Amino acid sequence: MPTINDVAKAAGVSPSTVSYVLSGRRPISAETRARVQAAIAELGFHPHAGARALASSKTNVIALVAPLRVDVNVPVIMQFATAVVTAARSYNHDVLLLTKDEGTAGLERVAHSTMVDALILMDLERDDLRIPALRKLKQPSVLIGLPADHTGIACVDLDFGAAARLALEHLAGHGHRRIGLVGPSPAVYKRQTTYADRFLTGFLESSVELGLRTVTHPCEPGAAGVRSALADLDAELDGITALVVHNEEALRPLLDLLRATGRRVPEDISIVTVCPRDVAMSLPVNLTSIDIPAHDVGTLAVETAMRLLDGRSIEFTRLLAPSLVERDSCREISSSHR
Amino acid sequence: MPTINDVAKAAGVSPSTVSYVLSGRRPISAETRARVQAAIAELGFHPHAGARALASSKTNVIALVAPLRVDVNVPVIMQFATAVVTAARSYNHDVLLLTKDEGTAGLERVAHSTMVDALILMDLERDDLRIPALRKLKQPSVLIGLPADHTGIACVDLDFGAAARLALEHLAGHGHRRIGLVGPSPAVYKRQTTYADRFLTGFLESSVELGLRTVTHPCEPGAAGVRSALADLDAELDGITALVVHNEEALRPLLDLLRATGRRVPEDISIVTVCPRDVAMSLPVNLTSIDIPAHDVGTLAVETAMRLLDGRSIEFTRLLAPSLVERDSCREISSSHR
DNA sequence: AGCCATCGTCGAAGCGCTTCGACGACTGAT
DNA sequence: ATCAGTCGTCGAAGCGCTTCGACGATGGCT
Repeated sequence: MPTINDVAKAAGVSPSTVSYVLSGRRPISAETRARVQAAIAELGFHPHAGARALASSKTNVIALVAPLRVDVNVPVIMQFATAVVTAARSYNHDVLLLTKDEGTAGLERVAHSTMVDALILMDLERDDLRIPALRKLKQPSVLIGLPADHTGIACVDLDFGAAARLALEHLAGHGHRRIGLVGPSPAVYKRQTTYADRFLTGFLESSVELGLRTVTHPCEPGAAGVRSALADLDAELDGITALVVHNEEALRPLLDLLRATGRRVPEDISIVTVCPRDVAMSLPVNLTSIDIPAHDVGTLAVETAMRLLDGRSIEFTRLLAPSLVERDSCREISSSHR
Repeated sequence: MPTINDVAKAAGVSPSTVSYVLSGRRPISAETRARVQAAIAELGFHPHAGARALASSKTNVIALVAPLRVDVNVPVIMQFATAVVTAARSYNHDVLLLTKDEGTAGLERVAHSTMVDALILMDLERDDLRIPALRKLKQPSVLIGLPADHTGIACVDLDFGAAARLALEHLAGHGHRRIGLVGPSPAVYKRQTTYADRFLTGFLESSVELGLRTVTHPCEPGAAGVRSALADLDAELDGITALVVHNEEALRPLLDLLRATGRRVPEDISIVTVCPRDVAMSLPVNLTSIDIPAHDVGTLAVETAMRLLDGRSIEFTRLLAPSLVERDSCREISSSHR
């Protein structure tokens, strides 16, 4: 491996000049720069990352803390990760992958040992224990999610509250007045994963404001979970004409169940769901859905981290506006039926 | 951030002594060690990763190159990643996540700039362009997959050839003589992803050896793909009593289609599939399956990398024996029907 | 008693880079 | 003609750690 000294000798300049060519932090004459670049190319020189980090106290690496248990939204997690890695590379950064289960210790380890310049975390809980730990780090962090006390920490996410409202507005606009929410599994609520709460709150508030009759229920995974959730919804409010589904897993068994019980979508019951676009479109009925823009959120998280790193101003809370795409699962209720 | 010098002063020893306490490379008296450790704990000292890498030429980081396109086997990819990260941490290493689409350049970048000690790649193709590049790196690499020319590079994977054989043996043992293979999508074959080839080859060889009548067909994603694949199989060989499915995506639509066309599983047609355990068990019929042991493979890949790093001997090719779990999708054909 | 090994510790060099201050050579304004 | 300022480059210091050689102190041998 050639070093910066080798390059300097080959180009007939001092090492510092090579460094300045690389960083552009001082003016270098065009000819010198050309000679240096030629030498770099010829020798195949790549600066030693450790030496660089040591001298400059920047690693050009960001940490991504992902919930790697084989869990619910695997595809969504994956989309976040993809977006983060891709975006990071576009800023000439790499990504160190940590698992959520290392908890606070993992964050401190990589931060204190100066392995990363910034951290991006996903799957935050309402009162996430990691938040106080993050505040003590010298590296900035960006959260994908919106925990309770996030003052001073950058947060990025879909606006799940607005998403719930949007779903209800859409249904209300189509004449629906009695609507059920099929929520995430109780485990998700129990963890107080932030998006679940925000969606539920938005749902309840909006249904009051829009004057709707609504009921909500979490939904255990599997066909049995769906069956019991739906039974409960029906029991608590009869004449339900539409469902909002905030539970990817439940979609398939729910559609199966509705078909099996002779309730046609959308003729007998309408559905609006919140999930990644591709999921909504890979089911027997093309579902009207609000997209989870994992790619945008991941990219935005990285951008925010980069702004933080070079001291530019940021908005600490960025909630992306939801957008609803109409497909085939939602029908207009004629006024005679209202 | 305290440095090793601060610790040395606090403990009343020289910096090198602290280093030896940390590394254990030289004997240190119990009392000195205790004092040093106390100082470390009190100051909250964490060695600077870059400085360490510079001085020792070890980073304690391994690269994981994953196909991050939102692609077919997302859950499997995720399981590999989880296993690799977890295993790496157990060896006190971290994981730098690269995307496959950076290609050769990405590998060279992280290797030449000494960001990682070793590389683990997944989703290898038959004549993967990255292999020659890997050979030139000073860091060792471990492949999850088995490309054509892998001499001198460690490879780890499920033995897909044996898996195909196992599936056929199981079906043959239950009296099936006419069997169709629902393969991966044509795109996977076209990429020459190594597991697809190996499974197909094993399938063809074993069906000859076992004296079976078999037909094989790739299967495009989606319900339409499944319909046409099944139609083709039926057209090419009538009286098919069993299917081997090497295509996770196809399982659900396949089961739907069979049900819709009145072919009961397993009464009318038996199925053996190759996929992660949880997929096989989350469908309307609990499928007899050969597990893709992503966790084991990932862990083994890391172990192999570690052995490589500290110069221990390894087996360059490790193909894990498949194991079949009987569930409810495979029935005995009575001899009268044979 | 004398010698060699081993133990436990220290000091210094060096890993490869960045960055600061310095300095000569120009340039343009006065 | 002179001075300030900028340009382009160099040298040296230093980032925080590991590691090698050295060295006194012990302890077990003969």
